[in-house]
Amino acid sequence: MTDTKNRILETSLLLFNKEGTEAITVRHIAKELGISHGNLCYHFSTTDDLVTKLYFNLVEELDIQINAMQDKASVSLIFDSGKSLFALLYKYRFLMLNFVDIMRRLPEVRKHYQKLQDRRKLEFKLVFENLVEAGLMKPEIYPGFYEELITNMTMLGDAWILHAEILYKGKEKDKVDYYYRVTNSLITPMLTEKGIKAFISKK
Amino acid sequence: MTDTKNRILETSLLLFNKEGTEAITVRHIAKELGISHGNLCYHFSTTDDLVTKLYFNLVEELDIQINAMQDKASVSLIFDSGKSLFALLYKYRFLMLNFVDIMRRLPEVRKHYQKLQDRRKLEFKLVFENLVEAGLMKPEIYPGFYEELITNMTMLGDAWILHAEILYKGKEKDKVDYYYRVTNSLITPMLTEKGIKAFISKK
DNA sequence: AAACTATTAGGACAAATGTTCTATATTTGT
DNA sequence: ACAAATATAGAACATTTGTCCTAATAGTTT
Repeated sequence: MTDTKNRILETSLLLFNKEGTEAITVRHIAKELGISHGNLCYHFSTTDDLVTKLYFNLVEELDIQINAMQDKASVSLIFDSGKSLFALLYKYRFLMLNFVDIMRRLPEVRKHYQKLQDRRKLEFKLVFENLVEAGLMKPEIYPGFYEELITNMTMLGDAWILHAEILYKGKEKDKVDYYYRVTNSLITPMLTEKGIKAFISKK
Repeated sequence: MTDTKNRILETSLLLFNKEGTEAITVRHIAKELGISHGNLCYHFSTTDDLVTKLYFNLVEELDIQINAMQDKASVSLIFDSGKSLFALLYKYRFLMLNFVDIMRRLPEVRKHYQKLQDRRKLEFKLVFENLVEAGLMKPEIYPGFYEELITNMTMLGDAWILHAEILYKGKEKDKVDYYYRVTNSLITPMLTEKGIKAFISKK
């Protein structure tokens, strides 16, 4: 990967996050970088190419972090790792801010994302089962409850970024932590005494 | 309001929901309606005007439904009314599907939405306090827990529409009910025995 | 050094879009 | 019935955008 390619991707990420994919064209990015739009199109012919590339960059970074997580596998470290996943999503927040437009325009990205979410759901299910067995989480209130909880968590896992963009009132530097704490409160009612101690100790 | 104005709004809603505000222009809407784009611009000069008008139409319809709710105020009827609020949001789903773009482009809409959410939060707080007093909900697990739960609920109140657009796998006719049920499971762990009976009887 | 490849700048052009305008047609009030 | 307001069609124009093309430059290989 040449230096120019990387600089294009960096600047694209910056501009997409700030103004959204719909507002940014190859000419904007080229101007911001101080290169010709012809040159930019030589590397990435459309903004869709850039979006796709950035999406798969995120996926790659996510994979690295998640693999690092699985080595640890202790409750306390799940908490910290979750926070860094949130930070990573925030780094690529334009993907969520323009979520539907991107998914509608780019079938390749959409299909990958759909599969990713299916996998995420299964992983969550396993984690929850383990936590229940370990006596850290209570059993389901009714059959299918944890399935629903997981759906809510995956929805919130993306939605907090939209909320943060339009409604967040605190300081920028506290943003990611704030939403991580808030969305985590989804699980709190389902923790046992033992579970509360194991998690809360980390906060 | 003339008939043409209404027909324009209807068709705009249809097209916005189907293809998103970014993809639709005044010319598309005019063509779909079989009128000239010049005529359409006579009534609404830009698509932003249409989006703004449709947003405030939603707000108006929401107000009517919420006022109707407050007359009743029983637990069982809150449940049904909530479902029709979900259906109403779904009717205007493009507002959520293109949420960030719209909020960034239209300061008038953004400011109104921000105030609306603040109000929604306060109302939820009151409802929860009443439910705790009535012995239907448990007291907070820790100070600020219900505040966090409410934030999660307001996030999900909008986010389910995005999820539904990209990841929902069931039948179209069950969609709204499905998400209403799933997002409601956020409250279930915090209901008392009495509360469960009061709510579940309605499902 | 010469030939070749990769990179860069910038022009050209068609298509789409927002916006404004002009000229008819239609409706309404009196 | 007729004047005034309202509604409609369609042309016109500047901008923006994607896309393609050409020519020049830098870098690499042999």
